[in-house]
Amino acid sequence: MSGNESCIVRHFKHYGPLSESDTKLLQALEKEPISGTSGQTLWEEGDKAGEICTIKSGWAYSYRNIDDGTRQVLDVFLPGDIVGLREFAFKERMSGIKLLTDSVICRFPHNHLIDIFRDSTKLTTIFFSISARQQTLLTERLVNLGRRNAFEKTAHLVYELYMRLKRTNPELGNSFELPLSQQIIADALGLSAVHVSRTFSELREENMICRERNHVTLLDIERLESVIGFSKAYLQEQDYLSYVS
Amino acid sequence: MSGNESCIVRHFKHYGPLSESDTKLLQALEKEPISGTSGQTLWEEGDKAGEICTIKSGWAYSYRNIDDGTRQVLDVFLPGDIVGLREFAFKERMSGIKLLTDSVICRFPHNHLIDIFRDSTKLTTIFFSISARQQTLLTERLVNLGRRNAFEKTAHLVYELYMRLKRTNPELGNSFELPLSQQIIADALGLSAVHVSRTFSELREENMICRERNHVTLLDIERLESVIGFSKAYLQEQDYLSYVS
DNA sequence: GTCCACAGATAACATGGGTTATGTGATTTA
DNA sequence: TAAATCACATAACCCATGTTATCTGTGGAC
Repeated sequence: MSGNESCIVRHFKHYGPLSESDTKLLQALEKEPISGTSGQTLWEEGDKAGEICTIKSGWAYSYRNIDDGTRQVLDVFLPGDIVGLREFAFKERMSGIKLLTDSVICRFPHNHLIDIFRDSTKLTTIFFSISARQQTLLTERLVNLGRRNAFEKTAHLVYELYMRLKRTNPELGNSFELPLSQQIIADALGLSAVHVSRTFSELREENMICRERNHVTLLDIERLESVIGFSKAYLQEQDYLSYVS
Repeated sequence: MSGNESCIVRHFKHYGPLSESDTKLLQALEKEPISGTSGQTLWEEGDKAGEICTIKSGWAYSYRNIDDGTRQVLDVFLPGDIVGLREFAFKERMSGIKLLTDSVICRFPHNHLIDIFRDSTKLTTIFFSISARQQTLLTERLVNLGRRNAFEKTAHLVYELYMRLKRTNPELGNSFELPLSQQIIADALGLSAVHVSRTFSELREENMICRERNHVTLLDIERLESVIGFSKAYLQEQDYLSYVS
């Protein structure tokens, strides 16, 4: 397990070194991995909520269906991400989850999370940081939906995913697989699929982003950053673990 | 202190009964209250982040300034709310905070939060629930910005605030003080102030919401709920405290 | 290899909401 | 009391994005 380190452990180590016992506690998060196929529904809005999941491999997204037949995509989840944290306080799922690729998922009941709160201040602090970080991503998306036009929205979405991939894969170049259809991108950005198509054409004409099939290349990262008003602030993460241990 | 129960303790008791010692730990959150006046800036984007705040009394809002001179309002905070939780994982503030009314605020350093993680599984669970609940509110706003028109957006904002007030003030009628200018509402909904004005005119014509000065009256709550596709799901909160204690 | 389903591109047209401008009443300042 | 400021209402005009429709290319099923 040490050579082929678990995805969740790698994710947590991003926040600082872990002790033997913390690593063991954490590895319990990845017991009984189950695999799913692209398009599969993990759960739907209104289902009973009693567990969180870690994504060992693959991509997924969460969404809310709207009465008028449209839907809003709320998050896109990448390998190593934790899914379902925000329903910790609720009895029902507030949003559905579907897989974007074939994936491996590990389920973990809320009660075990509380056991971790009791047993490890360090892991608790990290879980709390992860929840805070998810909030920060959501507020960033709020800005995206509220105050940017289609061009900026689309650039931002691609760039956000790029940065998140790079966080766990520092060696990532300027090009990656993006298993999102234009319809899903539209549902994430509050746009129509037609306009997303127009916008990607424009991004290519401007030599900023080239998307073909499920593969994107960032052609001019500096200009991307200036278009979306990127600030490096939300990379400045805190390190409390020295205080904790 | 027991007759005039602290706001934060009342907020936490919403999640279940607290022991003597937990109540004491919690009351430390409201030491050294400082008062501020309407319009005052508590902190700005980029300031050093090292504490959370509880709002003992008054209203506030958080916002991000956008390069083009506009801004996005991210949250509106009510008495009893906790502010700044999402920067727990970061060194800098991701958004500014301003007071909407004269208020009383209590500051609480992040280190103390970690002390609570170590000392009380119950309070930790509640803090985690609050963070999760804040995430849920954010996703609800994401839906609002992404997939609703101006009429629905405005109805939703007013209704959300109404429900949140009612959560801590169950006796609240169908009318309350709303210290938000149309400009701030516009910045929260991704609209222009002019269109917010148009929309409130429409809401009044439809006999759904009447807003005059800083006072709103909900004229037809049922129709409001149907317009925004309200589901009671996000009131179905979980109760883990029996498991914890 | 043929057929089918689906993702995507593009075009023509419609519209919700932005922008700019002007007016009004309420509140504050002098 | 006069002047200045502010929050809001309303109207005219415009544009970004939605809607509907058609066409193309690709990959899967058989």
